[in-house]
Amino acid sequence: MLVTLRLENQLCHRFYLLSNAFTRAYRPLLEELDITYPQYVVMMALWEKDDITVATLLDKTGIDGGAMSLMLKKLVQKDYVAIHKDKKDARVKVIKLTTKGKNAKQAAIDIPAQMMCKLDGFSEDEAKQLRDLMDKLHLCFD
Amino acid sequence: MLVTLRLENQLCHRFYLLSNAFTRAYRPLLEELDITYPQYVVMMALWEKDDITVATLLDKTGIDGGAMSLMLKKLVQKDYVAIHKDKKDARVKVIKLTTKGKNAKQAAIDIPAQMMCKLDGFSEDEAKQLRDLMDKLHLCFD
DNA sequence: GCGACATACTTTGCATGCAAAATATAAACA
DNA sequence: TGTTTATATTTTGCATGCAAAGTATGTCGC
Repeated sequence: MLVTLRLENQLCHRFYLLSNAFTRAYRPLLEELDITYPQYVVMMALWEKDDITVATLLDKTGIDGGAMSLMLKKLVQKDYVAIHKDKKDARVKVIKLTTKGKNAKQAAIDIPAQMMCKLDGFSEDEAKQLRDLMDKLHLCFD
Repeated sequence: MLVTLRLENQLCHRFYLLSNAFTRAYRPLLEELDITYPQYVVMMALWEKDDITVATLLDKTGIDGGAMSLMLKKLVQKDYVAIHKDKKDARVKVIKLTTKGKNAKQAAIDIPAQMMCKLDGFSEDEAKQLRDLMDKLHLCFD
């Protein structure tokens, strides 16, 4: 199996390009909510289930711990979330959506469909193949 | 076609996770060269063909222009590249590999194979499917 | 109950990525 | 030629991502 140094042959560069492309593509869709793509990931995780610890949020989102600390502060400033201390364990912080944070889900509900529109020409079947392959690849990184 | 807000259903989040995972996985392989993953992308592009303009390099790598300016300065500091002014057009800068930069290719030649080793369990066939699907998806972002 | 070790988060320093503004220089055009 | 417009690259301000160090608090074992 030939493995060359050519950029064109590498999976990593494609991930690099597409990950950045998604972040840029989301920006206009998230402008109304005044949040960045990583912040949107945090909000999605919380819309699925809030009242969770920082550690759980890190686990679900795969976001860097240091970045999460800052992002949560900003989401508090924007009044999307509130940070509470766990009564049983003083080390633990629990993140909850505020009323504004919960309501924001309605404003965001159409975002996935809008993104799909941008991906015109990419079928649902292909998307599923891609998801499956990426999930398998992801298992290699542990 | 149902499109939900769940993190688990989104392609974008998988790209986010895998792109970051690759960057982390490359770090130890690039330690010897003392470069970051984006810098490695620049070097790969130059190993394929150097003596090219900044604009061409931006086009081949898909790296942000602002970041490229800083990265090239750092690669100059590391004595991997040299920046020359184009004689015909004073706006243009041409990037060339230094002797050290050219020689570094030999030290890097095994990196792709080492990365493939980390991806144990992911077949060449699956990698090709993934590349093809990603290339198709990339066409949606223009 | 105290000290060593483990956890949960936060902070820090460096390197991008993004968008927009700023520079410098060319090319086009009246 | 002087002016407008386009192009090439850099700079700037903000938001991560990464690794490592730091802080505070729990838990364990003797």
